[in-house]
Amino acid sequence: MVTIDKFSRTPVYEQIADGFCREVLCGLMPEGAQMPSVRELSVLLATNPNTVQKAYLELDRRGVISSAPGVGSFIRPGAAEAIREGMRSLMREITAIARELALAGIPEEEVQDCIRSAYRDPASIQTEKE
Amino acid sequence: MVTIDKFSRTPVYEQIADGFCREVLCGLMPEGAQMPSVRELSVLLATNPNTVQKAYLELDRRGVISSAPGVGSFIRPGAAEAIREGMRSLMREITAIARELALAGIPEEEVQDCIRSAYRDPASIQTEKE
DNA sequence: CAACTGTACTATGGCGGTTAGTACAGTTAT
DNA sequence: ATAACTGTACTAACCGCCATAGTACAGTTG
Repeated sequence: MVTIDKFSRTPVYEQIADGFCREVLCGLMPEGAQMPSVRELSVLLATNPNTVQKAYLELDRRGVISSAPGVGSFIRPGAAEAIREGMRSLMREITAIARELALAGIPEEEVQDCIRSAYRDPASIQTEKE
Repeated sequence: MVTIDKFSRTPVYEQIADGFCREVLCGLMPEGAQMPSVRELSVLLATNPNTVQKAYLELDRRGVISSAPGVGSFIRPGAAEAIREGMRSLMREITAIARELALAGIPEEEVQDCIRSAYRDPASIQTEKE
């Protein structure tokens, strides 16, 4: 299930969107699967319908879901591909941070180890990108 | 020189603090070097004295500078070491992002290449952690 | 028709960042 | 001592983003 960290600096609506992206990538939400309704999810997450709607809008913008009034919101065909494409920006982030670490004199091997450990144990639950 | 990206999501005062940390690591600001005065820097960066002061407070908190009324602010002995120590949090960031990429099915090799390229070309100027 | 769906809109409150202005205290040079 | 600098503290105001609340409308489904 998608969970919300009330104390995270990343907005709730982004946490929701990111959470569903993760579920799509895991196969928990296959193409064509129906999303919970805006109102329903807002109850489940103990948040506001508007916040959920904003999350869905974000997912739509990312090409992950498409919605229709009266019908519902569904995982788009090719959603996983679209998400993967969006992940490229994360690679740019990683590169930027690595440059900082390089400048700071942190040995490259240590940073590579971070990557290795992340890939060795990708299932572990983390606290979002702080 | 420290530069400000007005459109970045990272606060100006953090950009200033990060910028000086970078200069310390580069050797542009050696131990004992005097920082520009709060008012002077606020003019140079076309920002507010309060914002600069907040940046200096942050640098003090990080153990990078120490200030004295009437005298000025100076790079602390061991500043570079303190900065390097603080960099550990960036490694946690990298690990978290790498986990996302792992989950997304991005090949580990591609991410490792990001790190490698960052270390091969650490001098290139980037736009901060977006 | 009733019950659901997404969507739109306004209003409100809170928080953080920034700007603005003023003021005070300590140091340094003249 | 005076003037000109230094850091520091404080209040007030503004803005933008996020979240909440409530209402309303339109489309679909049973």
